[in-house]
Amino acid sequence: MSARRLKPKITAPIFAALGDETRLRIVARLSAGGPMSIAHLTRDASVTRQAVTKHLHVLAHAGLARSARLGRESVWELQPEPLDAARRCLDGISAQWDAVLDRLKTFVED
Amino acid sequence: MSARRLKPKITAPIFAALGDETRLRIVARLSAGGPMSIAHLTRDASVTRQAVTKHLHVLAHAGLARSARLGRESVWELQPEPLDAARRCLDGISAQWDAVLDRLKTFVED
DNA sequence: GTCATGCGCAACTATCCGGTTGCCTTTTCC
DNA sequence: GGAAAAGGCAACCGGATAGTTGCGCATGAC
Repeated sequence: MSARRLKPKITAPIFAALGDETRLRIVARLSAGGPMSIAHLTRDASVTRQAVTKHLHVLAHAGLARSARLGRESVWELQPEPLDAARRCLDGISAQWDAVLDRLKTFVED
Repeated sequence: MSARRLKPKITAPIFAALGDETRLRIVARLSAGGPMSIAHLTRDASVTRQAVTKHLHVLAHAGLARSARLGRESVWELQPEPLDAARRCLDGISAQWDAVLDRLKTFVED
């Protein structure tokens, strides 16, 4: 099992996008409430609307979110594929680590 | 199902630690090869030993890795709990998002 | 004893990043 | 038509961060 299957170059930007507290809160709100506008996201966000906008663009650049203009507001929704990629990456790491622990254990018992 | 269960304040630093390509490579190597020294990690790391050391300390600060001095070398190993926390966070987001999609679908069909 | 290896510490640099303020355009509502 | 709401664009700031180089200290090999 090669570490190449984890594709760090692809998944690292996804983790980086999730690695900010404000941004992770936005992702959580979008996942819980469904698609919503920037103003609605800003309502209880503790930061400015422009900050929220920047975070949304970061998420979009990582493929995690997507926007559509609807009248005068822009509605943002989550994109599930990158989330799945991140999950697969973590699963791979855990699996490899478990395998290593097993090997070490049997080696010691040997 | 509340978004509070995702605990962004706790999990965001973990994602941030995984959000650097060099660091994610280190995690992948540790998970695939088991505990190893800094020099061994540096061998094919494309950056300096000091850079690797800094990254390891970042991982340690996020609870993802742990070191033990063994003679003149310091051996680093992965810590699985934060990885599991990150996985649970992603699972929660995906589950919430799926639930929202279901609600929207039945709403449209209604 | 001596030399190479492994590592930590400190200083320095360049860049990125999160957040703000200010201003302007578009759309809705009355 | 005019006020207000939603949002884009740009400039700016302070702090974090990824990386380097240089040096000194222990430990293991011979």
